[in-house]
Amino acid sequence: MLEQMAGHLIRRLHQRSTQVFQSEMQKAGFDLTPVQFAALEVLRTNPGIDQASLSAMIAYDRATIGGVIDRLEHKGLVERAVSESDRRARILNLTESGRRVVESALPVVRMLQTEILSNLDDAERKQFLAFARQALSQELE
Amino acid sequence: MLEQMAGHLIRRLHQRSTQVFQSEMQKAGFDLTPVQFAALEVLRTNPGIDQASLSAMIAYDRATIGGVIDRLEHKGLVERAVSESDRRARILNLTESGRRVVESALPVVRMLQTEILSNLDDAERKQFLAFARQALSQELE
DNA sequence: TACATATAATAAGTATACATACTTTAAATA
DNA sequence: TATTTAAAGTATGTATACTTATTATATGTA
Repeated sequence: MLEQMAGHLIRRLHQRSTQVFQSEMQKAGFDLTPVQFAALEVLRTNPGIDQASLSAMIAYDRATIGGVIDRLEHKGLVERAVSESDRRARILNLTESGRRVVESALPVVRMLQTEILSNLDDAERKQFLAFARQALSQELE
Repeated sequence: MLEQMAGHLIRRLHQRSTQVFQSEMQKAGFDLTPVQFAALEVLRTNPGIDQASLSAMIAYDRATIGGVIDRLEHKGLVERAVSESDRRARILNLTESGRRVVESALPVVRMLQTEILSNLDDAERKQFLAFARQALSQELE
């Protein structure tokens, strides 16, 4: 019954995805959640953006990102500064440690993506991901 | 970059899934989260199970289910009683109100499943869900 | 039967996730 | 320029989600 429902299957996939992420990352010696990694990776390629831009880019709301950045700042991976041009905004940048961590984590994160869908072969996985992107075409725009 | 990653796409799908669920259910006049509905639906077809069995059936850990049942009990949809045969266990049953709510919510929940994947046509959606089940074959068994 | 082990549930702690309200600051406009 | 409106971030509250520890109760075994 539930097993037939898209919502249930998607939730189970998400659950598997985060479990694989956590266990593979821990195995590789990293203490990062999926959101924390996503934030660091976006800051690596977009240094100096503010929290609102970051949350738009990875599709989290502002309140959630505020907490994520709190924890990354506390770990010494991100620095937060009041914007000169807009004193409401907080400008974000990786610290040196933050840069080292994302750069070394990136290959591990790339690897673990196929592990999430390890029951699909290469062609099936590509097809599945193409369907996923199509399902999200509005959101990903 | 992130958009290429399975984990990111799956998270976005999950996000869309819960958003569609919340908005469609609210539109239909129901105040139920996806987990709460899943719990009620399993209790409808498996009355009298305990919390551990329920959490195994919908793949949540016991701690999470404890809180979910708290809220359903508070809404008057579920009753919790100490098991006669095992006094550690809590036997769960729908109340009359709980039964009415699941039964009337079920068609709405069925409908909204296709809305979650509305950018896929029927054949694509079937194929996508088949891949999802295959990806989860170990977990679902 | 006594003891070790295992299980059901709860408690406590961390981290998403989102809605709503509030404060501060910018931008638009009358 | 004064006022309205909007945007950035924080605070608060609710609901997952999971980990580890604790308590109560069963069960397996010496």
